Amino acid sequence: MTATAGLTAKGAATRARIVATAADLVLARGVGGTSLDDVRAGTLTSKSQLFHYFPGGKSELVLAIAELQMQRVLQAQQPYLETLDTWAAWDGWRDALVAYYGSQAHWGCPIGTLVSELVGTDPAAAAEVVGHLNRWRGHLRDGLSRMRDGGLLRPDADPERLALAAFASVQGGLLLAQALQSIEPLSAALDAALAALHAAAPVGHPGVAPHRTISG
Amino acid sequence: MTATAGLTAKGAATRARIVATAADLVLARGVGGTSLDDVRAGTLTSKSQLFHYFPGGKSELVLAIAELQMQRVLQAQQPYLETLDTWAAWDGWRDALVAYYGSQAHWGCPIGTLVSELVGTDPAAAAEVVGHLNRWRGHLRDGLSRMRDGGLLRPDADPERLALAAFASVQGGLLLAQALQSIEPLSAALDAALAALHAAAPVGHPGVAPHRTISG
DNA sequence: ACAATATTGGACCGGTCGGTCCAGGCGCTC
DNA sequence: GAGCGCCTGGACCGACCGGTCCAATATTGT
Repeated sequence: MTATAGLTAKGAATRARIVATAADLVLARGVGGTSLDDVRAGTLTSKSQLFHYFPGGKSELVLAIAELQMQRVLQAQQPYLETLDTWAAWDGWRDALVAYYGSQAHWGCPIGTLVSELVGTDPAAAAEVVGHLNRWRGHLRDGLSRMRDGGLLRPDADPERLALAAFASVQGGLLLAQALQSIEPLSAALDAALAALHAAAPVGHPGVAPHRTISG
Repeated sequence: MTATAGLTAKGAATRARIVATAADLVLARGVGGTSLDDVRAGTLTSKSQLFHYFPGGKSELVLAIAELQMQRVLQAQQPYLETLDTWAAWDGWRDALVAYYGSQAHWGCPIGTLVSELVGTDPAAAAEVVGHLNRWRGHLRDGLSRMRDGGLLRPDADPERLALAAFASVQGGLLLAQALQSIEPLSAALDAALAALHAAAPVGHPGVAPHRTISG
């Protein structure tokens, strides 16, 4: 579904190079802090190429960046994300996220920081990025739904609300990771999110004890 | 400690008016999306006044905005924030936060969104805003420390880490609130954060059951 | 080989941005 | 009431930014 129609292999490669480089720049300096000239310089291209591959201008480029980052982050959560219906899967998911973001030079969610910047300046683009966020969040909710149906969560547990909370921990953890320049906030936030999930397990059936939460 | 030296009452009022209006604009459109001309138009002032009251230019204005928003949000958490050493106080704190942000037209943490935008474009300003964040977070940690000393948390609980997680829930909840245009994410995130805190209580002494977490 | 199409380079433009400058108005003090 | 320092208005500037345009070059299909 990516806009790669009518592109030769060379063209597609150039387009990919532009998106990848621009993604790094935006991650480091934000959308507003990254000019098209910066992208041009960083990719050894010319202004016309930017508008050739992204006729919609900066907005379209930002959208492509969001799509790329979304692919990356979803990839990093495989195979746990699709099967978040056991406690073990959630543990694996947690570790995969910490490992992925811990391996990067910059922190801050490439998607989350985007929305807070686009809302109010580019609502159309923001809406599309929010769609990505919802897709991600949907995986969490679906897993929790299956856990509830399978008796791993109490019948009155609300998968939608629990997923919202867990996802908020991810986003907040990454925001603080960016602020404090450390992976620790994400790690702590995820541990707490899992502890909150365990608290929604049936009494006397609490799964594995989330001991990681309380002792650093 | 605010830079109000050598200001007439009239001057101080003008300065305050500028900061208040600029704060709203920045909250709605972000730092990059708010120009000094926007501020000028919104305050019925002139360019020279902006630089008269904020010789450091936009950076200094942003810092003043951050300070104002910090005062506001701390004020909204009174009196719970200073005495977060009982479960009741945490419940009150949760409700105060939801009430405060629910009453606003725009969501998104006025401080949190600032750092993600300033990191990478204005590191000096970002550092100062992070200082505000740490001050806020410190209150949570101090409360948890006292709870542990008082036996309300297990001796091996880590107040620093727990505070980090709870604060991440606040920030993440607000980020999602901004994205989804609803207060629900903040509410869900805070409930989960409290559930995680309860999970660090001594066994057989779990305080009040965090029933709000699982059923919406 | 040759035409159609994809790709590239870079000059150029209008608008906007943060920031400077100076001249005049206002209110306080002695 | 006269001087002095805070306050205000707005023209102005250089830099930068997103975006357009056109000409030139490579690549592909036949």
